[in-house]
Amino acid sequence: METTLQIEGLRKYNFKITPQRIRVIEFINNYPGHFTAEDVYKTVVKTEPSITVATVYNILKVITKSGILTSFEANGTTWYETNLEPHANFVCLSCGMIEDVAEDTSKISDSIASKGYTVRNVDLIVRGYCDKCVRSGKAI
Amino acid sequence: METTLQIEGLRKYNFKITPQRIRVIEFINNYPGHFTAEDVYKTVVKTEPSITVATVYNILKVITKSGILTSFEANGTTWYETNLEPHANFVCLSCGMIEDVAEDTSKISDSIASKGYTVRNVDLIVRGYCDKCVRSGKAI
DNA sequence: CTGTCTGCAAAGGTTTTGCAAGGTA
DNA sequence: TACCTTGCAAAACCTTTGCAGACAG
Repeated sequence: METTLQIEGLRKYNFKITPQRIRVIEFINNYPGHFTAEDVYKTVVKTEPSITVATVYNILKVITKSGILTSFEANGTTWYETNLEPHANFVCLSCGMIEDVAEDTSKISDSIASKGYTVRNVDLIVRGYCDKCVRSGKAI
Repeated sequence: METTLQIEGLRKYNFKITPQRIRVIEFINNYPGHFTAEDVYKTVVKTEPSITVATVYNILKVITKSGILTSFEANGTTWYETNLEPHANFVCLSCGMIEDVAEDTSKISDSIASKGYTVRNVDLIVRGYCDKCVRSGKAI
């Protein structure tokens, strides 16, 4: 992943490049799936011991605005991901697992924009039961 | 709205019919849009003064399972609604307003189910800026 | 009767706040 | 230098928990 490009993304909004922001962007570039603010904090604090959760929350907000990340809410918390392509997020109602599922949402986005809405992003959250929970009888 | 039918819905799961549950169902039947647990509590406590928020949370979970309501998360809280038809929920990034937008999600549901997922429900959450915020320059 | 539900009070988890000090551009 | 960002600590929210007593079926 191109850290430099992402840092440029911050500059567009006049967001300053701080060591903390760089550490968070590095975390993001190395993280494959869905993560929370706490996940970021736990990792970044190892190399940047003075960082606080408040700063992590701040940074995640800023870089989401810069278009580096996208976010959605599920299971009582905000999840971030780097997959900016239109897709669905499947959330297991039993174990809480979240995974990407291919599904083109661009038509939905266009359709809603054509009704006069200013659309910034489309979250398609599909809730149900994952294979593992279905097979172990945890799907109710 | 047919309160009696909804009460029957509870029985299917062997959920008991309590005065508190009836009051909450009555609230739901009179409420047109999207509401939170706190909205329910504030209203129901007027006619059922001993009810607590814990009970309201419990009841909302139970009746959502009974299929009377559907829910999704946005703006840091859980929103409930009685509109069980597939549709999108538009959330304004500036003022937080939430409104239904017609959009058929049943094909998405089928598409994801055909990939082997056990789908229970599809939340289509579209985030952007509402007319009012666009016109007043609050869309960033 | 029996298992479920409620009220209560406390705790848990997530996110935000205000302010002074520090750092970036 | 001027403004933005951070660290800190506390508070604000939202939701869940455990338990004893009450109640529906």
